[in-house]
Amino acid sequence: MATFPLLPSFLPFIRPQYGSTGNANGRCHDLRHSNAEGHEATIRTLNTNTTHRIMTKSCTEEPSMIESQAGSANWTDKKQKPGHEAMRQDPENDEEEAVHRLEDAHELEEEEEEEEEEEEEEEEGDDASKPKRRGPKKKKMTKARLQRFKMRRMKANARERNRMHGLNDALESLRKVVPCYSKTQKLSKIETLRLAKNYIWALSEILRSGESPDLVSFVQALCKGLSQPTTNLVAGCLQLNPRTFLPEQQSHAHGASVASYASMHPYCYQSPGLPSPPYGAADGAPHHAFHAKTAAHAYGSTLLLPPPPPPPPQPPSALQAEPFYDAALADCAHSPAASFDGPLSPPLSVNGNFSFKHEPPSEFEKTYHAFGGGVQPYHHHAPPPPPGHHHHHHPHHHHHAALYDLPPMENVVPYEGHSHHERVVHMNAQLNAIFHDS
DNA sequence: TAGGCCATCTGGTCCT
DNA sequence: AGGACCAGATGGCCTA
Repeated sequence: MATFPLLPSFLPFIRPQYGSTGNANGRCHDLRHSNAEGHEATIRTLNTNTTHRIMTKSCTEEPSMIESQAGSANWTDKKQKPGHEAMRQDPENDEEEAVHRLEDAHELEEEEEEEEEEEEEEEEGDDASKPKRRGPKKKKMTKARLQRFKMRRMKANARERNRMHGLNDALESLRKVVPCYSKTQKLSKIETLRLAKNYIWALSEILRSGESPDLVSFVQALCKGLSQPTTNLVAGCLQLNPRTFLPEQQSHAHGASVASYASMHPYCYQSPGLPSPPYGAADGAPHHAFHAKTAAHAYGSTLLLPPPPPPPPQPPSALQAEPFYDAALADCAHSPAASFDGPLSPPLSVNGNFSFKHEPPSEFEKTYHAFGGGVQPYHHHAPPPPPGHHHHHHPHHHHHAALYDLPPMENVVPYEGHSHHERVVHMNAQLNAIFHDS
């Protein structure tokens, strides 16, 4: 059985190279978020929603309020901005608008202060003929009060929007550090969280045991609790037929190491009897098969980083496939040219702060261990690349090459002779060295 | 057309 | 008082 040198060296490799449109659930985020049509649609959505709600809700707002509140969805033209950023309201404009409206409201307030008092007096007079109402006096919604209320609501809405945008940004960051990241085929929020949880668990398990699991076990761990489409997606990322790592469909692949399995199954195939999965698998996404061939077959059992593939010709209607380099490397690159917000975690964030507190094994853990028969000692070296293989060091991705094409670690001390703590510290040091290789 | 996913609005609650 | 957080509601988009 081929062994695997160091699990983290293949983890980034499992990032996708597919080019199908839509996300794991069949949606196409980028079509929806990046093009002008989607932008317009979003604007329409927002305005329609807001207007509709205001029109239908039993609130005492005046028609002018309705207009103005619907208008508060003051989307500025963000067609220049790529991606879902285009959907967002410009914070500056938003604030500006809010301030402007606040000023207006303040003026209105001052103008109508007297009017308000008069109205209240009138109210008192009316009450004389009717039974007195108990409890807190319900303030009449004057124009000024209405305006203040509206302003508060608008500001709260803006804050809430920003808050959710921040949340989405964080989620996007998370997408980038879990397997299967693609700008064009995003995991849904819930699936991202699930996959991240599984990923963290799997990695911490690797750290804890100091062993590299076989690919099947690893994928199973990653896909625990994920939807079928996402499972297919992850399988596509890993050039696996989903059938081979579904617990109830265990097959010959059980126990194979990551490397050996990849060499055994250079092509992503689809069993004839298996319904074609909606997304991600070979039948539906030829990119996967292509990728599987180039990655696993051409590079054999070493799972070395293939050279950046030329951009495949795409029909105009199709979304551009997200090249592996663009998706995974450019965003995670240490290259200063890489554009991402803030320092992005390395593909594997190993900072020694993992909690190794062991709870009773969950179903998830049981499954993980159940299929972990083929784990390989952590310190094993990668087998040499196949004859004729030339490792390409792309100039722009020099730093990352080290992530995938690990040099033999001459100074690696076998883990058997170390305590768990020592192993963890040692592993962290190695990983840090790998990730910060320059 | 149903269901999944999403963005947004909204009112309530808690905290500073 | 104002902001953060939350959950419910709503309606659009997309795919099967």
